[in-house]
Amino acid sequence: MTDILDELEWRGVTAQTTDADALRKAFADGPVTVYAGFDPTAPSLHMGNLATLLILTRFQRAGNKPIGLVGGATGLIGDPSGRSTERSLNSEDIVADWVSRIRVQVEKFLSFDGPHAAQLVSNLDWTSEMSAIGFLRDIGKHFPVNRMLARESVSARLAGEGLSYTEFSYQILQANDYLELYRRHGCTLQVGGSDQWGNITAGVDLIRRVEGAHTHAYTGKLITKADGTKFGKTAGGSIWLDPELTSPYAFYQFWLNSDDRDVIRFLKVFTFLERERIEELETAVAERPFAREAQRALAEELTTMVHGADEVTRAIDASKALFGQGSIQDLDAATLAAALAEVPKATASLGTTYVDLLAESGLAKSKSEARRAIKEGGAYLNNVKVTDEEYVPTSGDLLHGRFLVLRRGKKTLGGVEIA
RNA sequence: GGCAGGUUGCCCGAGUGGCCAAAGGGAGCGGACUGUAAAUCCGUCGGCUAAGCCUACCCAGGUUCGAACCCUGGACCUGCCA
Repeated sequence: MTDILDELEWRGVTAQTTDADALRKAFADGPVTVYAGFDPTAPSLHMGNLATLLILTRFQRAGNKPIGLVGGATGLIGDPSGRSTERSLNSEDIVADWVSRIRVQVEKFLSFDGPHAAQLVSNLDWTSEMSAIGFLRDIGKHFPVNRMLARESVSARLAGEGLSYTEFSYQILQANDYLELYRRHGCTLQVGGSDQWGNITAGVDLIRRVEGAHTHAYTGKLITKADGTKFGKTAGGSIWLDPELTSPYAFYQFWLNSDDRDVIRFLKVFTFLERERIEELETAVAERPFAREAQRALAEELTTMVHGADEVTRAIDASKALFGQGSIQDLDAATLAAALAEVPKATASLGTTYVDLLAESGLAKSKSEARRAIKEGGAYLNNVKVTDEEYVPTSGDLLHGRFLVLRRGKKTLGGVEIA
């Protein structure tokens, strides 16, 4: 088995670690218990979380014991890292709901069998029962305020609009999590995104002070895009793991549309494809970029990993159907219905204007925008350009008696089912 | 605490009584070109029952035939002095 740290290095995943030699030795000496935490700041994990989660998975595959921590407690407090403004607090009910949803997502990426079985914990378990006095005496005493102030996440905020005592305390809670996991499970490595470095090392420091033990920190690089825009977002918003928030089709399309300059890096970071295969794809990008083999592999691998093989087949079939060369009229009813299920859809009655359909399906934000789309020649009905702003689809336009395929521009598709 | 300046559309930023739904840039969107890529060029970019109407230039009042622009009060931000 190749060394996991070398592997991560080759994949371009590693941002920073504590003493690399000590860490390497720890891995050589046997299974390391490693944890990564995910705060419920939304109902679902996003692509940044996925990158971290995959690092944890890679550590497990390399023979170590992973712990997935869901931040039932820290999610109630709010991490100031990487944010210029104070978070607004979410209600306990909402956070509890998000915790349960995120648990399920984390679970999918870890194996709970065998000698390196994963565990799933919530920091609410030990944080909620902590008393204020206990917290201040047992934990707080080990945190020099000058050190806390010096951390990037805090100093950046102090230079700006400041932060509440609540968020200021966040690093203590996360440090305490690490300490708890060290005590309960012998956890000696914490993994996180590069913005978590300060919080992780706060834990390393705490464990050293309290237990006199040496533990490790590992952070993964922030994923960037060659065009400089933020990774993990599209015009429609963030890409989520939850299929309710980002359909498998949209998820597949997101990766399929990766820039040539990014696709190899993404393959390394987000897939388990082996080195030879990725190098093969790298050659493919260089020699026949138009074939987009790397993009296809990336989209297929990830959609399989996140949504399963069935969903991949559906996403690919839908993509082929909707983007295919053949006439859309030739698609059989089942394929068409399946394809449209993957795409934003509206239900309407016959007699609704095309403009209203575009707006209702969400392909245009307003009727004005819908009219503009027609004027600009970027609006299609069943893959035929619509030029009449007043057009009202008739029964003759219906596919299989009930469907209409709307398209905005080259690749934004929507469906209408006539009720 | 004193003095000066600022707050404009998704973001940056011009405008200082009518010609302002508001210059310019960025993002976004559409088109050409392509490979459902990038770059480039062109167009577009508040809403609507659409040659008209409505909403909009921090908030609330006021002056005026007419206000983003003038006046009064308020909120927030910035620089200088202390």
